[in-house]
Amino acid sequence: MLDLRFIQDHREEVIENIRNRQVDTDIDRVISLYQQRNSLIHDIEELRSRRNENARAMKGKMEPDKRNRLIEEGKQLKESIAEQESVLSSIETELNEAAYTIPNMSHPDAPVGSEEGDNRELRQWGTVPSFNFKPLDHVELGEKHDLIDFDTAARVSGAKFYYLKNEAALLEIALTRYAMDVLVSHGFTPTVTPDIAREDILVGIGFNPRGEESNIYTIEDSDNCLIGTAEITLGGYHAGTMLESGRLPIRMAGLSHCFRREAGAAGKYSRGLYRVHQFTKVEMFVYCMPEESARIHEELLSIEEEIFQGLEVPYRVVDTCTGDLGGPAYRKYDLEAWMPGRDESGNWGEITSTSNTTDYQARRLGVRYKDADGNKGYVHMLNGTAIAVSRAIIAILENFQQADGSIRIPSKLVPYTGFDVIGKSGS
RNA sequence: GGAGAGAUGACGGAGCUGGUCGAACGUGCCUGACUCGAAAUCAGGUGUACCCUCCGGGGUACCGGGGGUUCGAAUCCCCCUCUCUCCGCCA
Repeated sequence: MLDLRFIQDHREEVIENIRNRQVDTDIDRVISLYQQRNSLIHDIEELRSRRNENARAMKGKMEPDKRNRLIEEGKQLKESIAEQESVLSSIETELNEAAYTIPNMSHPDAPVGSEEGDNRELRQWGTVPSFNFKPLDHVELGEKHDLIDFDTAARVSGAKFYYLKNEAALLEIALTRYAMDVLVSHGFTPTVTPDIAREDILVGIGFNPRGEESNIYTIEDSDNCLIGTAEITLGGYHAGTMLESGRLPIRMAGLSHCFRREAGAAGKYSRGLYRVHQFTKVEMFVYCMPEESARIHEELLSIEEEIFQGLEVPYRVVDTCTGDLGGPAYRKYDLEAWMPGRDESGNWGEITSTSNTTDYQARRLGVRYKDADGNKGYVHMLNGTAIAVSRAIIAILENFQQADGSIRIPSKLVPYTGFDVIGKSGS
């Protein structure tokens, strides 16, 4: 969430940002609730001060008359405090909910726009393959080589689940280990995170665990959710703590499963592995000092590029427009891989995403820093995808299919897979 | 899953027959004295957040979290979470 005083003092800027982000929210209500809250707190503190004074006055021995008078006064104070407190608590609930709908501010260079077409392409890498045969999409390739089984998964688990089999199963393991090795070489701490997190952590990160439009599975009779990304468990790792600035930046590489409800997400781009209920992902997460976050954001992007260059997958880099940023991101870059099976003759499809959330998540999660001079503030938090396995598999299968129907494995990955081709010699 | 014990400041650890408790004592840390310097010793200081301020200071909250009892709660009651020990089960 944004700092409430910032919202109050920078009303015009926040309003413009909300407009750029295509969010429908009432900032004046937030400001008014904030001011009501502050004045109530002031009144309550004054009443409490009088209550404490009253209690102190009653410590020693005294005549029953005087004592009874003080007790009477104390009772009245207690009553009015309770009254005011209940008003305060309902105002704070409203304020919290209202403030939550205000998105982070946006980087001045982020393209202003409302839909995917307004995203700005920064550059392309690699060569989009041209085939002298009719390329198959990953669903067909998966079936042909007995790699992916959607039908059985549908019976056992439901739609949009899948079994990875044979080389595809090994490919998942190879991809995660490959990504981990790259991250370790960049100073990240390899981490396997829980796949479940508490609701308040989800909310702190900026996810909405409840409601119709939620993409999150919640666990019945608990305040637990299946995580949609390790961003949740990595960002929650230091929730409610004060980090010495000397320890920053903290870089974590988290391996987890990701679960997404994807309710109502059917459509042409939901075929196959592209949009599924469960997938495996290696996520980068960084806690840093505010002045470092812009630089580290570029660093995360370059690591994502390194990973996909190593995989020889052609991609383009996109600077996400304001309307597509989501609540917490100040700026967001996506890598879109070339997917030959997409649309009639191939198209770009998102494979990674890296966000600088500045202090937006840190404020609600209570992650602060203290520097050598004792100055304190909220850390900046960043996240980025190293490998989302299901989508990486799409890119590999579709880009590296060959005229004989086999699929080449990029050489950097071969040490991890143990094979350099899928489906050679008519298998 | 069953039985029990516990959660206090940077750490250890009192308090827990309700008021003198933001909290003893010890360690650590900071400042000063002693010293050529250090160690040891001695003296003083040392939490966080928010609010007000005539900038001297003043107020409120915080003893795992939430609720209750009371004029007054770290202290009493209830619920939750977590940790530890024992038993059961299991990878």
